[in-house]
Amino acid sequence: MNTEASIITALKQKGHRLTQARRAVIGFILTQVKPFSALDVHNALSKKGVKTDKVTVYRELALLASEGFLHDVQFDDGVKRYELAALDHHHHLVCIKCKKIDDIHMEHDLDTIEKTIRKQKKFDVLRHSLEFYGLCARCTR
Amino acid sequence: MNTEASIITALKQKGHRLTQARRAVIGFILTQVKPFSALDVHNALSKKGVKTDKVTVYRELALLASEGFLHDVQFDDGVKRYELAALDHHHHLVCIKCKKIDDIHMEHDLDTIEKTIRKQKKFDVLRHSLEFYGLCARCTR
DNA sequence: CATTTTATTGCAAATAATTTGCAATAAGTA
DNA sequence: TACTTATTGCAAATTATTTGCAATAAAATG
Repeated sequence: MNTEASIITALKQKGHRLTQARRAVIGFILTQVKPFSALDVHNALSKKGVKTDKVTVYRELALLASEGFLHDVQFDDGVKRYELAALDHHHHLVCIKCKKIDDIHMEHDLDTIEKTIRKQKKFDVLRHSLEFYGLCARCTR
Repeated sequence: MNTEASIITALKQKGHRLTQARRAVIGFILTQVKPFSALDVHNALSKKGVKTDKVTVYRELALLASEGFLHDVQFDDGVKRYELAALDHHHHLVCIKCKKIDDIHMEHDLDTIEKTIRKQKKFDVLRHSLEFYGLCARCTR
């Protein structure tokens, strides 16, 4: 499990510095359990009174992703989103109406499928993305 | 199975006209078995000597999708792509190196999963997207 | 603690994909 | 053939994201 301290330590070992913006971004993302975009982060920080440029947030998230603390998540709106890498591997239920995101776990099924793909297709699966789009319980009513 | 004629007939019944651009786009997409973007289509038409504006292609694909002849496909590069709706339902193997797209079929597994989601989460799954990212046989070597 | 090094920031500007406004055009109809 | 209006093309606007670069501020060094 990643803490603010452990992430900062890891970054420092790679020669990265602990800046105001970086601390703010790391602090924020650690509270998130749902995917977020750079603009989401920037808005959240703005509301908290933390002033940083959008560009800084974009760069910060890219760094955190490249260092393995964040994973990419892509829904069908073309916006780049991230999610804490420390979260359990899971997939998403995306409500097309209220945009709410729920998670769903199902390691087993996909592991089996990936093995099949490796064998039958000689395709080396490194990761996958699986999203279900539909209506959440509330929006169905 | 959709033919150029059947699509055109269906569109006409909705009050849409058969234009040069429309015929060209429909003709092209019917030959495609892999996902394509608006710019892909525009390039292909340009090479064939069919002159149309990119905007026209964007609008045409949006129309064809809204009329159900195309489905959205989203990879993790943020580009909007489409695929013939008439193709068998399948998923994609995306080589992160050479960008080649291969298909994989596995209705059964996901049907089961969707049923579970409906029951356990009360989430009405309308569609899903599943992509595997990795290295294709050629790029592994 | 002052000084130096350089990672990082912020701003402006560039990209890139896509969308929108609108007048000109052309497909289908009377 | 004339008319109605869906469609086109061009310019311009949008949106998300990236890049260049000089100014700034962490961290290291003396």
